Amino acid sequence: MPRKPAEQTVQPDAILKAAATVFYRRGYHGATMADIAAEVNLTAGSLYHHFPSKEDLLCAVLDRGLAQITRDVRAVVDGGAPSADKLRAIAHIHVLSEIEHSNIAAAVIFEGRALLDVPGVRDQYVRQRDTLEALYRRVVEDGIAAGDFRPLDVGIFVKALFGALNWVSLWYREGGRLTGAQIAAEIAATFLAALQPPPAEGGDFPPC
Amino acid sequence: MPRKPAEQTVQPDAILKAAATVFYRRGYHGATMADIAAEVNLTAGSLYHHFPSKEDLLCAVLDRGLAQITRDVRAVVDGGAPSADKLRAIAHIHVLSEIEHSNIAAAVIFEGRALLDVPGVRDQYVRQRDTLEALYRRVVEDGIAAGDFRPLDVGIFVKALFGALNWVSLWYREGGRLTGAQIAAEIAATFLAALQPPPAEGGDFPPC
DNA sequence: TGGTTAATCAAATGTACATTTGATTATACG
DNA sequence: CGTATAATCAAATGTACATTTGATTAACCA
Repeated sequence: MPRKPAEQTVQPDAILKAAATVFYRRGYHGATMADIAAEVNLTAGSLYHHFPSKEDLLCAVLDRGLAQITRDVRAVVDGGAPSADKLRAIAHIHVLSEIEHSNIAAAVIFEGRALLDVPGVRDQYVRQRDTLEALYRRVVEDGIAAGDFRPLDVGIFVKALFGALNWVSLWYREGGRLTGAQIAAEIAATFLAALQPPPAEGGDFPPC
Repeated sequence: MPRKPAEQTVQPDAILKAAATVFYRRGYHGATMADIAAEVNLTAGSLYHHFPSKEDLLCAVLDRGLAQITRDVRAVVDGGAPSADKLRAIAHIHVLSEIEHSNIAAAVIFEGRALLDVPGVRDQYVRQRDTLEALYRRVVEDGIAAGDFRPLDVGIFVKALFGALNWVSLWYREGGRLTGAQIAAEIAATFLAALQPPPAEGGDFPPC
């Protein structure tokens, strides 16, 4: 049974990256199959040998993007570092995912809305996104429980952090004033400052 | 010269509001003229008596949305309140604009990208957006200069604040746990906490 | 009352896709 | 070598719009 074909074959991986880039650049409805195909030197029709439809392509991009960032973030959250370090690491992963990994994460962030019409798919997407958000929330809650962070409305705090991090993909330009790592560090510092507990009263050492 | 026609006439204002809502809901490319028309009980063709094209409609929405929020924010920034109060007021305006004023602001925020192809229009949009961002920046810079806020990277801080505020339109649901005003207050509190200067050393009163 | 015009509609028109179809090429394996 | 198959392409096909067109309606004003 003859099988493997050409060397000039395009990897499905490359198609996903191309699709992510184009979805991010033009939005789901604005992106054409020809745009995506051109990105990997194919014609529009050829894409259908790899994915059954444009919608499936978006689903695959979202699925893979969310899985990737969730995996990386989970590794940090499950580790034993102090909460502040975890938050810094998460910001780093999040920002770098947006600006480096072929914009897959960026497509995830902004094109999820295009799925609002397809209930089955949408639920899957929402579930994955909530999973990711829950990881962020856990870091903050653990930090509060440990006394490293001041108590606050964790729900809003995490949404704000998400927003700040996601927004990076809208304004980041390669070769700008700061690198992705520096941006992540600065954002993490901002949110960590907001989490700083008030100076301890009645601690081990009397204040005066 | 006979003029004014029917009572059943649709105001251009109503069309802009409808367009903003639909653009926000479906994205620029995903929105159809029929969708927008239906929102004000018209047929697609009738919209062309009020706006020359779909693109003009988007421009008008963006222009008006940005002008509105900029006007409101400018009034606060030009006022004499303490910087912290200004920041709280701005957050309030920003969030309420997103979730109340017919989603015009929300459309502004997320559909600006659809204009990336139309250079003339795009520049106008970018200029207006930068104007708004400059107002936010001024509040933070003034606060730092006055010693109310700790010094930090104002560029990143403002982008983070923008992101956190803009993100609200993606997750806010009417009848949720918090009102828009409460959300704005919580976000403002978070960012103000991040701006808090370290306890003064060598102040008027000696520390012990 | 009637002419002028704004506002609307229903029905074209044209185009830009997503998707299909029917070759064509090139590989791997026997 | 030869044949089955993966991967591709160029050229249909069909549809979903944006926009146009040609009435129709109803107000205003003289």
